[in-house]
Amino acid sequence: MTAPRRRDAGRSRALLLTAATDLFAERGFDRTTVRDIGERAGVDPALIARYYGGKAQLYLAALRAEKGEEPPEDLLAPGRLGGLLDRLARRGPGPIFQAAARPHDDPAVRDAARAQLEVRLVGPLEERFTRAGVDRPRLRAELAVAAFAGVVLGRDAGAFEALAAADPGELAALVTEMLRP
Amino acid sequence: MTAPRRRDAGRSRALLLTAATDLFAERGFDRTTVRDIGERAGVDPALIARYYGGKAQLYLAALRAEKGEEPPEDLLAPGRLGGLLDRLARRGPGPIFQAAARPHDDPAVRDAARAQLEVRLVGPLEERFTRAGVDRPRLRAELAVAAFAGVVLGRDAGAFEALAAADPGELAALVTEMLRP
DNA sequence: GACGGATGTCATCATGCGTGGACATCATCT
DNA sequence: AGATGATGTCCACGCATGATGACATCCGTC
Repeated sequence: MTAPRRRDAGRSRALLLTAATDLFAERGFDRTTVRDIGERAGVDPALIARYYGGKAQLYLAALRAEKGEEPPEDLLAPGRLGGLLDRLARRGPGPIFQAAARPHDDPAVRDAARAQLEVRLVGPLEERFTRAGVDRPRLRAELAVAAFAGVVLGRDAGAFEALAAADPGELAALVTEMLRP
Repeated sequence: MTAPRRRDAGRSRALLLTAATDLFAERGFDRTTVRDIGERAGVDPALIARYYGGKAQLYLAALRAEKGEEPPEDLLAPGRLGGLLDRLARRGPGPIFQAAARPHDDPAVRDAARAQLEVRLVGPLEERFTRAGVDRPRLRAELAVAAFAGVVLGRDAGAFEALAAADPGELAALVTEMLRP
């Protein structure tokens, strides 16, 4: 059997990636420092530059890694909204929703976040609306996703007391009702 | 007639305040620097500390100054949504909506923003819902405001192409339909 | 016109950030 | 065992930001 190597670049890379994923989801890109990431990962922050090329590229890697985590079912599929709300309440709003509300400085980062938003949320919803024969499916899909992002972010921001305290099931029902065209 | 005084503390204060109001509305608190404010105002940034006590307190002053600008009519009052969307498209999302999506570090700043959100948006809407006999008026009001904030911010963030390009009238109609319980 | 407070200007400090490089330590191969 | 590349540690730089205080300049008053 292979004894656990005390030095393992792959392991360090992975630790940095998961720590970064968590912190970016909780606090967003700007409010997360490479020193924070290193501390949570138990890895020297300088290795971020070495292994990923910098903070921005680590962010991109985290974004892509989250990709396959859940099949891109659309927001109005049964149960999807509740599950998403539940997960986001535990893990924080995540990079994608934050990107929906505030543009990034770095163009590469901004474009990547936009692409994720498209693939995971807007696209599927537009497809549903199109299938249902709804008028202006694209606009309605973007509108719904933006509104949902507002709910998710607002819930986390602490500015809405009742929203944060609401029962997840009831909230999911209300949001579904609101988003349905 | 009074010759324009070359040195006028009141004028400098006012210039700083309006410049800060604009910049905070456009970029938010974090991405606005005191040097930016000073440059736009044509006033030395050091005077921010002198006249307001610091950047955070200038932000508070800007928040309070915006207060009486519009009577707190609720979001679903006829014409209100369209007017608001129009104004926000020109001036940027403003500090209040940004605070709805992202909490501030400074507790004083955060509380002030929350108070504004309550007085100007959530409170009036809750009152309307209560009058209409809607179930869970508080929760529904917070939900609607959060969703609307998402739309406003998303429109400005550049992540939603169709949303940003949508005709204001049509958008207002769609949002009204979405927000109505 | 001289005084003193008000107002403006400038240099500088303290802090936190991302990044890079020098150096140390480990693991593997011969 | 020794050589060599991989991996980890640490320090320090450069930069941006908010804040502060010393100094200069203006203006109303006597």
